[in-house]
Amino acid sequence: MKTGFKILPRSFYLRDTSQVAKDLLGKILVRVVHGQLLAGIIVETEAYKGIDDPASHAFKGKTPRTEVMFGLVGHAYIYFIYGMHFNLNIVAHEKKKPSGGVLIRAVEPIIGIDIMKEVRKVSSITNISNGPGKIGQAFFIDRSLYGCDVTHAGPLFVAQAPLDLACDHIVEAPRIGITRAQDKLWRFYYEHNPYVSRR
DNA sequence: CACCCGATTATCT
DNA sequence: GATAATCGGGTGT
Repeated sequence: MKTGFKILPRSFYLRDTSQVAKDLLGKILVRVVHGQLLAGIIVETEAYKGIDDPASHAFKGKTPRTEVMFGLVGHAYIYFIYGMHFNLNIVAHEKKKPSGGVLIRAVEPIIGIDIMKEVRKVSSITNISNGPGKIGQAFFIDRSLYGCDVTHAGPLFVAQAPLDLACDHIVEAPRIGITRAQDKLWRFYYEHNPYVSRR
């Protein structure tokens, strides 16, 4: 498949999970499904630091559910939550750490907007993917993508932005929806960005 | 705008 | 049996 995107290499994900979470802001999330191209700019992420982090699904060690979190970085960790939502993470951690991942919390839609509006049943572009469960629906994320390698062209990957968006100010805040380790400022998002969730 | 709550199921206790 | 890295619709201010 030829998409023209410059895909981020695996080495990008073999770094501190918080650093990767910050650096993923401004990058492009790309999904190819049903012969359609869907893409958006990542504008909000959260870092989950595996066995070092009580809020991480990997905190209590490897289970069938969290298996990919302990595998090679640059793969998708997808989980089903609240009986209805699929959330997307990308495995990322330092070489010396066994696990860790970045939750993709919000995306600014750029390609396939009409399709995503339709599947989401919304009219406002800012309501398409401003939340992890909404991304799951808009980007057709499901179990079939569990463990998907996002460092190669395929059904799901992450690419470098065509323009430098690094000038936007990044806010560091407590993570959303967790009960433990609420003191950690491991949620990252672009300040004043209308596509960020819970503003 | 704030708060409350139901939906719906995998996972763990 | 309880909880969960959520969302959307309802009610009240």
